[in-house]
Amino acid sequence: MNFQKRKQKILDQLNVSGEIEIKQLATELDISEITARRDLNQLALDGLLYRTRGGAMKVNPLDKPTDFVNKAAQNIEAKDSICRKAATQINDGDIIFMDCGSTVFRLCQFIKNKKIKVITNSLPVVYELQSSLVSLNIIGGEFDAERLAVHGTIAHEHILRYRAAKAFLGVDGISKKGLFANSEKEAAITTAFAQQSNYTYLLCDAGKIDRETYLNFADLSLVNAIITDADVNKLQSIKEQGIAILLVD
Amino acid sequence: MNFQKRKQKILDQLNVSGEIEIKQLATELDISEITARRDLNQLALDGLLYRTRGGAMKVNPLDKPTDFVNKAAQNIEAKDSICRKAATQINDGDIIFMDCGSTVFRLCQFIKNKKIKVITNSLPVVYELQSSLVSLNIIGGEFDAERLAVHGTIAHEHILRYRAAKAFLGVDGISKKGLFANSEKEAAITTAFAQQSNYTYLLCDAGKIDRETYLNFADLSLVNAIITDADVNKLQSIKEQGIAILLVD
DNA sequence: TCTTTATTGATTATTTTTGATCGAAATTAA
DNA sequence: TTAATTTCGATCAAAAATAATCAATAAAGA
Repeated sequence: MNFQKRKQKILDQLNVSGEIEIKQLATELDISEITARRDLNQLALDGLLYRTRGGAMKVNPLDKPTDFVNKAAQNIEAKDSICRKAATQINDGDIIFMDCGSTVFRLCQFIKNKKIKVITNSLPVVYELQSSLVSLNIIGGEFDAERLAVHGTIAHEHILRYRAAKAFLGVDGISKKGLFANSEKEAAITTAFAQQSNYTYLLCDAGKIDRETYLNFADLSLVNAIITDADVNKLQSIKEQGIAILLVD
Repeated sequence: MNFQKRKQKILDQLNVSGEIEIKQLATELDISEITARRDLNQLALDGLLYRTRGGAMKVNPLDKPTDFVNKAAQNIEAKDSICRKAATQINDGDIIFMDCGSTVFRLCQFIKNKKIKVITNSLPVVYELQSSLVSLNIIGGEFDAERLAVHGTIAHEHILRYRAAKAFLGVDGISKKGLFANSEKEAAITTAFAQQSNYTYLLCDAGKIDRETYLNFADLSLVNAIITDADVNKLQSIKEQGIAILLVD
């Protein structure tokens, strides 16, 4: 049992139980206490654990589960059919914006083989398209670890320097009163993308319709079309305001 | 049983069990221990495994095997010790630049638990630090799928809007004539990072010293310090130009 | 065929790792 | 507060792994 293997075991246990003791470590790995101590010290030097008297503790107590992926996992079928429809609106040569919504993310799989340019602030979108035919452009700025996307002033300014034919965006809610978001940062990005594109598509599954959350950040006129799987009756009030409705097949 | 066949067997076993021991290898393949050792050393040079005392381990058992990491895997031990040294130069509260070099990438593991801000144009760095204590800032612009990093005019402008205490950068070569790169895009980014930081560290393993590749893009004075595992004698001409030399422990 | 080159193994010296001991420092108990 | 206990780090010696050197063998080319 060499140092590298022990190091792994130590970090494994720390990840599970959060702490470790010298004596227990020495018995478990069948090494002397001084060696156990040396191991912990070395790992502490690299900042991989926090050395305590008689043992060690985990440094980073909580690892964020990428709740984005979880969120993205909800209602996949509906989202996929929305995105399939959205993909028909995209032609080779297009330059498009994609924001960091979970529905928009599902669009990636349908455009991988298109010769287009995608401008996005979403890290998952970048990963998904990184080795595809799509040419990528990343919005820079502060990275929001919770949303896995770039936000902030610099990001906003950065978007204003680009111009795209189409934007594919998500929101947290939509009603005849307009568009709703859960955060101001996200709302600012969505607005910027919409303003800088010639035609803006809103991708929203049935659950988003008539849902009015925290922030009413824009009028319906910000977008040109809505792609949705919702019942056409529920969309009447939106349609009346001159927004095109694209229903999934 | 020639080297090629042994190499295959070694890598096979590593893929299955994740580790291998010299003694076991020698018995199993009916070769002497020194030959087994030589095999492992050679494979480690190519970055195909991580040499440990008494055996070897799979390259990055914890990390995802992206193409990039494989490239980064060359000379891991040297790069890791360089980065361990580099990490000692970083304190909580620091704002630092990190570019898209493969050595710089290895720095991530040593700074995951530091409370710092990292500004980078490298996607692997973002990926690695995305769920750490580090606060991230992404340089925006055109995404270069080959280097998995952001480059171009916008990226360059974006960097100029930031200011950091320290920059940790890589190059393709360094000699008394200055710094060398394999592409103009990369050179521009490196230069920008260096100019916008108060103190610039160059991380370069021994192979980079006195290597003069395609583009001589900057004078040595662009950087303040070099962190390297190279022999001190080879660094004399660099030291004479007033660059600080930090040798690995 | 002979020569050259590369590979392998044996031997030895060096380096690294490990464990034991002991005094110092920190923690706990009185 | 002091005393007892535990943990710690420094030092040193033993053990293991390694690198360096050289000779033997195998392979390749002239």
